[in-house]
Amino acid sequence: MVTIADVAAHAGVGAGTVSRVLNDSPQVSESTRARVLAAIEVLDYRPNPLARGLSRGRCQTLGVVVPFFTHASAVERLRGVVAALDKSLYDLVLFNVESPVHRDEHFTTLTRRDRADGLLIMSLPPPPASLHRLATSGVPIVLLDSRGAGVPAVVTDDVEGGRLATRHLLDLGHERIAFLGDEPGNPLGFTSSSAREAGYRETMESAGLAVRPGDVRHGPHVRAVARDLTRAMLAAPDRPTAIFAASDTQALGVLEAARAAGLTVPRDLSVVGFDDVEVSSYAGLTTVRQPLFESGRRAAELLLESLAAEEPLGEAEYQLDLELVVRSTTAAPATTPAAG
Amino acid sequence: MVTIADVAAHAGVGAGTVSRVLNDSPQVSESTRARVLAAIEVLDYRPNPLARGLSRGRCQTLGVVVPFFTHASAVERLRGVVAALDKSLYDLVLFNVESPVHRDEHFTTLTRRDRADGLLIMSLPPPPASLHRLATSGVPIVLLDSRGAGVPAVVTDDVEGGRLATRHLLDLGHERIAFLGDEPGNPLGFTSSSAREAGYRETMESAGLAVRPGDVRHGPHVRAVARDLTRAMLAAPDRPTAIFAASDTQALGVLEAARAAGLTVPRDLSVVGFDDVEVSSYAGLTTVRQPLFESGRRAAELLLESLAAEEPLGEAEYQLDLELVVRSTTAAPATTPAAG
DNA sequence: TACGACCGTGGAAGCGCTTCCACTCACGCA
DNA sequence: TGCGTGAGTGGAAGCGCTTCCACGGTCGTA
Repeated sequence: MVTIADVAAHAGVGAGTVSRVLNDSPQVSESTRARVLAAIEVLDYRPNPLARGLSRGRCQTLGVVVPFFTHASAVERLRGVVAALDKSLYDLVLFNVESPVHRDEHFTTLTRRDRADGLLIMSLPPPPASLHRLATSGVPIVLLDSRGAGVPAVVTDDVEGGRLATRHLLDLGHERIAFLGDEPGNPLGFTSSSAREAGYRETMESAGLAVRPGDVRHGPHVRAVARDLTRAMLAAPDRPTAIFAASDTQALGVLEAARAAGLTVPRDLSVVGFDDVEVSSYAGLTTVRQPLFESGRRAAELLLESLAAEEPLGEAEYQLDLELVVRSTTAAPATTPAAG
Repeated sequence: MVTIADVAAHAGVGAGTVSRVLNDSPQVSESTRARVLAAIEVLDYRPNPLARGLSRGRCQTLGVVVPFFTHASAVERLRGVVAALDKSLYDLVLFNVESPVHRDEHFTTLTRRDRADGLLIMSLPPPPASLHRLATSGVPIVLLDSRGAGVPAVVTDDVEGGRLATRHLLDLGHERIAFLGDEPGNPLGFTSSSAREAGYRETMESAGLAVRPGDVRHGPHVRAVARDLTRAMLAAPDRPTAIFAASDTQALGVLEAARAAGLTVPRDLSVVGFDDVEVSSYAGLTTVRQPLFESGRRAAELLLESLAAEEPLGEAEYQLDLELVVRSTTAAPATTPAAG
C-alpha cells in the first residue's frame, strides 16, 4: 500500500507538502505541486480515508436513517438523497430502522463526528430524549418527513393534503367518505397518516358531514392489510361511496378489495391515495402527489450546505408543495348517497 | 470526547488493557474486566471507529455497488442485503452507479481495505480490466445477478427463466409470441434481459416456431418505453397473441399499452413478466418469480462468511430457483392463431 | 528452596494522515 | 549593507486505537 511518505520520497519533498497538495493548500509553489501530482500519478496513490478522518476529526460520510422496509415512499426519497450525494465527496451509509430500540440505538450512536459528518433522518420523529442529543450533538441533522424542536425539517403539509383529497371527493358529490390509514400509535411514531386523517376529519366536519366510526380504519402500512380492512368496510350493506387512503400502497389495497367485491372503480367506489409513487400512474390512481424524490434531494442538499458552511442549521421548516393528481379512480357517486 | 485513555485512567489500568477488554481478549482477569466495563459504562465511552479502523487495517464497512435508479428489482435485493447486515457489525455504504465511468471509478477506488472490508456488486458485470483488480485486490467480492471469472456470484438461471415463460405460453396454445426487453448493448452491460431472450428464442425454435423480427423489441428499462414499444407492436394488423416481457416493470408497460389499445388481457393478449416484484400480485401478472430479497440476503451472507473466515471466496456460483407464477394475464389465445 | 513457566498487565510503537511550528531563503526597503 | 518580511517547506506531534514486547508476580515442580 502506497502511503503519503512514499509519495513524499518519490517527489523529493516532505510529507507535509504532499498533504498540502492533497488539500489544495495555496501554500505550495506551482513547481512543487506539479512534482507531487506527478508522483501521485506514478505511484497510483490514494489517501487512506481512515487516517484522514482520524486526523481531521471527521469521516466524509453521511448517515441516512430510514425505515427501509415499511414505506414504498422511503425508497423514492432515498433515490433523491443518493442523487444529491452523487456529486458530493460524501459516502452514504444506510442505517435501517425496524423497531424503536433500533432507532434509539442509532440516534445515540450516530451523534458523533467519527460515525457520520451529518445525519438525515427519514420519517422518524425522534423521541424527546433523543431530540436533545441530536440537536446539540454538533453533528448536523436534517429531518425528512418528520419534525422535532430545534432541528431543521423538510416536510409536506399532510393536513392540507388530507383536505385536498377530501375536498376533491366532496366536490364530486360524495358524502359517505371513508378513511383508511396507519395506526395512530404505530411503534415508530410515523405521523403522516394521522395528519392526513386530521385534514380529512376537519374537511368533513366543515362540510357538515359526520364521520361514522366504522368509516375510519387503521392498520399496518401493508397493501394486504389495507385490502382486508377495506373488505370489511365494503361488506356492510350501507357502505361508503368513496375511500381516502393515507398512502398509495394502501390505496392499491383498497382497489384490490373493490375489485374482489365486484365493484367497478370509480363507478361504484371512488378511491384517492397519497404520495404518487411510480406505480400509481399505472393504476390510474387519483392521488395527492408529494415530491418524494425532490424531498430527499432537498434534505440532502441542506445537509451538504450546512457541512460546507460549517455551521449548524437552526430549526427551520422547508415545506414542499402538494398537488392533487386526478386520474381515473374518482368520479361522482353513481347512486344518490344515503341521506344522513 | 471520551477516549480510551480516559477509561484507562478511570479504571486504574493501562490503555492496552481497556483495548483487550473491548476486543474480548481472554488475556484479562475477571476483576479487571469488570472494572474496565464499569468505567466504560460510567463515562459512556464508545470507541472511535476511525481510529480502530486505522489501527486494524479495516473499516467495518461493506460497500454495495448498485444501479439504484434503473431496476425496481435492485431495491428488493437491497432490502435483502440490509436484512442480512442488520445483525452484523458492518455498516452498509451505498455506491450508486449510473454510467460506466461511474462504475469503473468505484471498482478501482473501492478495492482497498480502507474503503470497504467487502464489496457486493449488483447486476453489474465488471469489465475485464476491473475484474482482475477485483479478484486479486484482497477485498472479498460477491457479484449478485452477474458473473465474472474468479469471483463468486449469486445468480439465477435467466435462460431457463426465459424458457419457462415461453413454454407456458406455448402450452396455452400461443404461436405468435413476442419478446420485449432491454437493449442488448445497454451501457452498463446488464445481461439478464438478453439471457431471458435467449431462453425465449431457444424455446421458440425447438417448438418449430419462427420469431419474426418485428416480434422482438428492445428499449431502456422503463415502463413508459415498454408501453410505447408495445403500442407499435399492437398497431400492426397481424399482431402477436402473447408478449413475454423481460421484467415486471416492462410487463406493466405492456399491460398499459394493451389497455390503451382496447385489448382485454388475457382474452386478446397474454402477458408474462419476470421478477415478481411487489406490485405484480396487485396487477395479477403472470410472471417468473425470482427470489430477489433472498438473493440479496444470500449474497450478503456469503460476504459475511468470507469475512468471518478471513479467507477469500473462490470462484463459485450460487444459483437460486425460479418459479412460474401463473396469475390472470395469461390464457389460451382467443382466436385461432394465424398459421405460420 | 530455587528455578522456570506462564498469566496478567503497562506502555511504547505504529497505523497514515493533518497541522502546527520552526526554519530557510529571496526579496524589498531603509 | 543590513534587517524585516513572507512565501515555501520539512518535520514533529498528535488524532485514538491495536498490538507487540517486556516485566512482575504467582504457581508448580524438582
